[in-house]
Amino acid sequence: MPKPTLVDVGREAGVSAITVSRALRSPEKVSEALRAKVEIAVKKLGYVPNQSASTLASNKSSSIVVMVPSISNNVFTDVLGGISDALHGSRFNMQIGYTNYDSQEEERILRSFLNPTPSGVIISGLEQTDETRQMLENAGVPVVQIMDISPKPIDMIVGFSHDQAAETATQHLIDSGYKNIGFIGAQMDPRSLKRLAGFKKAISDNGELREQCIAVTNKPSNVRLGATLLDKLTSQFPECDAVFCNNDDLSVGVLFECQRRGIKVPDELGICGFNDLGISSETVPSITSVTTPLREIGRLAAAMVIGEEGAPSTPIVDLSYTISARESTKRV
Amino acid sequence: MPKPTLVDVGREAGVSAITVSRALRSPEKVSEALRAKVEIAVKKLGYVPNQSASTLASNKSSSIVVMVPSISNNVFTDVLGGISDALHGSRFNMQIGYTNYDSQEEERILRSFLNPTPSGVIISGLEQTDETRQMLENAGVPVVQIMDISPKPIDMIVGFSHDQAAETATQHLIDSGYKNIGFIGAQMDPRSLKRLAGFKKAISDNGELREQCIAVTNKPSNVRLGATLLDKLTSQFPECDAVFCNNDDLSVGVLFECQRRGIKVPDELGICGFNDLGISSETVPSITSVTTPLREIGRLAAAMVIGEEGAPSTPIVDLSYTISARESTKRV
DNA sequence: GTGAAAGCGCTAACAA
DNA sequence: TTGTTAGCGCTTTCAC
Repeated sequence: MPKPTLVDVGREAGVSAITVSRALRSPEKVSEALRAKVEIAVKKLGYVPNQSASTLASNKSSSIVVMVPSISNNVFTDVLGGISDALHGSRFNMQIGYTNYDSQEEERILRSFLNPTPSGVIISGLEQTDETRQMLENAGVPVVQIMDISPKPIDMIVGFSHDQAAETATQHLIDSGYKNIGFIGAQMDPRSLKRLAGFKKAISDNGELREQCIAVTNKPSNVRLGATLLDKLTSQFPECDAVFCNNDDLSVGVLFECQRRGIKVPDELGICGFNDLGISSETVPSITSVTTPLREIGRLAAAMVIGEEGAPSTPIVDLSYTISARESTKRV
Repeated sequence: MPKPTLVDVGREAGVSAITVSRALRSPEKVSEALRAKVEIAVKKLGYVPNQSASTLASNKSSSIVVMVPSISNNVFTDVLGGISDALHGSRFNMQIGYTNYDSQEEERILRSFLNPTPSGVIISGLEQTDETRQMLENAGVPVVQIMDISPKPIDMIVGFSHDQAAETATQHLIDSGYKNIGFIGAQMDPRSLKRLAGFKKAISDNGELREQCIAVTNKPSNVRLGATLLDKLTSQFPECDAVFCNNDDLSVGVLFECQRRGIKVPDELGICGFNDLGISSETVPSITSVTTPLREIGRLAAAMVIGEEGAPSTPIVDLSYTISARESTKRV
């Protein structure tokens, strides 16, 4: 028995194929009676729409395009998990593009993903090229930027302020009694630079900012790099008594390096990480981190882009963050 | 200017549309001269094939379907990364299905992914339902099972032996002088059960296996669970002097719990993990683990499924594993 | 609110 | 080896 088509469903329901199509994708354009008949016929025949035919005829696909910098960074697997959750059971599927933190690559990939026109685009960060923004506007699809926040999104945006988060975290270190606070960062993408700016602001507001308190690299982040950067930091800034790390890989690496070198945490060195990826709360001592709503960002972005009920009514959603204060900054 | 179609390219090259189609997808069926002409015309017009039309006409898509148990488990993000690498630049794209460690769910998802017929299927493990195996055979697509090894794959297979890996790791603990070795496991899927079997074999071969040396749960693995299971293990098996952990989340969690309780690693307790996910080598002390070729499994599976040059010529590829011996099992 | 006709761009099957 | 013909299943457009 071949797969039933719209024509088969129409025959079963006593209507034409096009009416079935309408009943399925824009029920409000069809009378109540017909809708019911069609629904029964669909169930009876086990009809499943053919996406290719639909896409070919309309030049619109049912994909939600998701552009993220990296597959291996747990930050984005969390976000993707949230999107996946929200799309589950809907008629949309997700198509993922990995930009490797490169706007040009992002533009290239997106160009290829924009044909046929997807049902929506979720894209990380604010730093799209002019070309990319133009393509997105021309495509006329809903676009949700994620991870960051801005008063002037391309279309919609959901995220939080990295400057503020870093500033609050740094202030937490200051409030905990640390006097000489350093910054450790890897993969210095625009959001990382904002965290650095927030750090600098908090330090400047409470005294003098010295350049030697910053140790950063553009390499991808990992645990070992935390150790390496701590070495760098303590040699250029020996009086350092606390570090704010760009992310949790680094903060964990810093803690391990302290254990190796016999540096007492939190007494001799306070540590604060970023994103709170799950291990920070388990280490000994546990590490203070900035808890960010990664999964929720994904979920909301998906809801906004498909215009689901329950989606926020405003195009700008600032989800904020919380400081999870733990042992690594609890000076006695 | 509208997007060029096969007809446009054909006109430019002075041939028919179908010839262009053939020149593009099976060059060997077309004369050398024509192929060159077509190639020039394609470049000149910037022709890009329309996937939907192709899929609709042939009922075959250019997707490689990848079925994995979980999005959040780093084991699978590594594998996916390998597949993504291998597919990059080819004409194939990947379509990912998350089964949540459930064969019925796997069957359900796969059924929906098999229409239109994909170009290939990569599927985790050996434990497909009969229905699933049947569907896969009927579909007539190349199938590569991954993560495990078996003499009788559905079609092709690339992985390693979990029993042997666990047996070797346990033997390493025995050789390191540990006498009372326990097993800690979470997410006891079939591969985990094989690791447990390998553990039991090594223990039995060297003395007597006692049931109380095993502490497992079916909950998803995480760092905290390592601590919880260590508690369970040491209360039911107080003489325990080493643990083999199902995976690295748990082994890290065990180490942290030892630090909390003042248990000296490796002297009072030896620890060995599984998969070597990157943090094991960084902890203090560093943790011995079984290094498994996750990325390589992904790369090879993709190469095999698309029949790429450079793919192994045999349908069964055992990639093996290595024991990365570190401080956590180096008893003085 | 509903339907008929005309493709979307490609490939299978057959013909030359 | 190359071309012709006839759809794939759906949506668009336009008519009623």
